[in-house]
Amino acid sequence: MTVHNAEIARQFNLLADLLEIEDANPFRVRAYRNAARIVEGMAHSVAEMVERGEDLSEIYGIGEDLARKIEELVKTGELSALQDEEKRVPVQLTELMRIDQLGPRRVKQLYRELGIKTLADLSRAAKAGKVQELEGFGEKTEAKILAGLEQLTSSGRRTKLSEATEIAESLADYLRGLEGISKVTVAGSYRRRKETVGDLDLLAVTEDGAQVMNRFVDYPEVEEVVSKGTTRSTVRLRTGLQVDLRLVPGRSYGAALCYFTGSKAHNVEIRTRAAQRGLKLNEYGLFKDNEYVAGRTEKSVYEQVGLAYIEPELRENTGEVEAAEAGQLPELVTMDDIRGDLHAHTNATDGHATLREMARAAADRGYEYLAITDHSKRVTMARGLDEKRLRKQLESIDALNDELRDITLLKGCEVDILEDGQLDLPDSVLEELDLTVCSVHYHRELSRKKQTERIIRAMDDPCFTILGHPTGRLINEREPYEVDMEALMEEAAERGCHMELNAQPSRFDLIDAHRRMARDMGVKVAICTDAHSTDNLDYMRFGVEQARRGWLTADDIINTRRLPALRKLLRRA
DNA sequence: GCCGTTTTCGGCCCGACTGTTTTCAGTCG
Repeated sequence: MTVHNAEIARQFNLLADLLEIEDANPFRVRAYRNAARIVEGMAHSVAEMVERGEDLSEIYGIGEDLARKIEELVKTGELSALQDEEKRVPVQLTELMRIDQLGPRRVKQLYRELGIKTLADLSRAAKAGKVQELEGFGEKTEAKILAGLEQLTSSGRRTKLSEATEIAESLADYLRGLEGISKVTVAGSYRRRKETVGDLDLLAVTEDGAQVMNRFVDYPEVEEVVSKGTTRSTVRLRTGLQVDLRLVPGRSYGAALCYFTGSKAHNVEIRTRAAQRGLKLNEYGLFKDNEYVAGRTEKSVYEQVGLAYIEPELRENTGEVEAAEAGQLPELVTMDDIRGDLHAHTNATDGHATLREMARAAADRGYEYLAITDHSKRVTMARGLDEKRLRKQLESIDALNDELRDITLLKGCEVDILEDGQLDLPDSVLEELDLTVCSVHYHRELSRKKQTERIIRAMDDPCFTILGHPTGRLINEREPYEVDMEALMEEAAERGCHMELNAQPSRFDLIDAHRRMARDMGVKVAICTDAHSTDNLDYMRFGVEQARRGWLTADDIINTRRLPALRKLLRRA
């Protein structure tokens, strides 16, 4: 049995919750949460590191004690510190903390004084008016708790980046249209381009806070005003998404942008650096003895603490601060670097547009090439192509390439990787293609070992070019299948195979933790939209953003190459 | 519980808003 990084993180976070309710040293709590975040973000399996006898305490943020606890968890599947804590504090109480307005202190008080353990207990007590009688609580708090209970059961899940983008852009446009406001930016995890966002943090410059806040809460999509002040307000939109608007004067804009972009761990790191230099950093600026030093731009803030500017996508405290100090930040890939798309479908299978429409749409986006990669026959739901139909499509592509001057269509296929690792079409036809995107669609349930062997076997086929959506996860819907990604990377590097970073907003796969791994292991990445319509080609933007989160440069991405150079990379040695 | 140009003890980021408070605790980001 393998204990996954996510499981280690879950248990540490749970322990942190329980310790908080117990009123433990807040810095100790932070250490657990910090460790959970570190482990979750690691590309390598911590369990395997333990098996190899590596010293986990060498990881920054994990000391002797936590290293021992991880070891215990990996070897026994259990964490005795957590079990001890569960004897002292009912574990259900951590559920209560998910409710807005309820933190560790109030949860503890509810438990001690009213015996409330579960959401159901809480609902009953609040409806009976028992909660407002407690010291420190009141009528309004009780009402908010009831509203929070309602909210928790109705939504609860994080919003996908693509959905958040539509909502955020309309709202930002609305605010930009208001009088007396300038520079509206959506900060937070949205600006870091995390795959999902919990809420939206908007930041704007204004001299007339009261007026702007009045208009903000008037935004037609606002369902509820959670709080309202002259510098900060919070609303909940009809979609359930919570939005914070923070107003600052112009000279504080950069400092506030740093602060509200986060991540929290990154901020702590930057503020600590500031403190070491005798400076104080808050959302209003960088100060020396209460004297304003910098803050109008983010760049000025980073400069004053001795760092190069750090792109928002990197601000996760996973080494970017050290890299900025050493002048070794990567030059991240941009949309301008992208010269084509290598994974797209047509109406020959489950796409909506014709070959010609897809070609036209790609040319309109300034691309040099577009690979047509319809499904292979095993994917019957999509009416996958057999050998005969694929050959027919290849003829159409030849004809279209003869006709079109401004774009080249590449011949491809999204080939299903069968259960035994064979490719779904014979090499005799695959050899005629420029590339294949080989993907797992069925038998996701195989063991980690078998799944890994299956995919490596597929890579043995000389016609295998790119591994499509390498983990098969769907955000908020489906977990990744079990696979040893490190082994896959190693084999891919050896064979000259590439990894897809699928830009579909539900996929973003390679997932976050594996992108830097690809780079570190010398595997090139193809950012592909997996477009099923002409509009879908615009997902490229999201794919590039996700690549940036993985520290990837133009050189790490194959579809930044001109066509001749790309062709060389597509050919297996 | 972690960490070290404050170096094995004693720090650990900082401020806004709300509600129940007579001066502040709790929560959130």
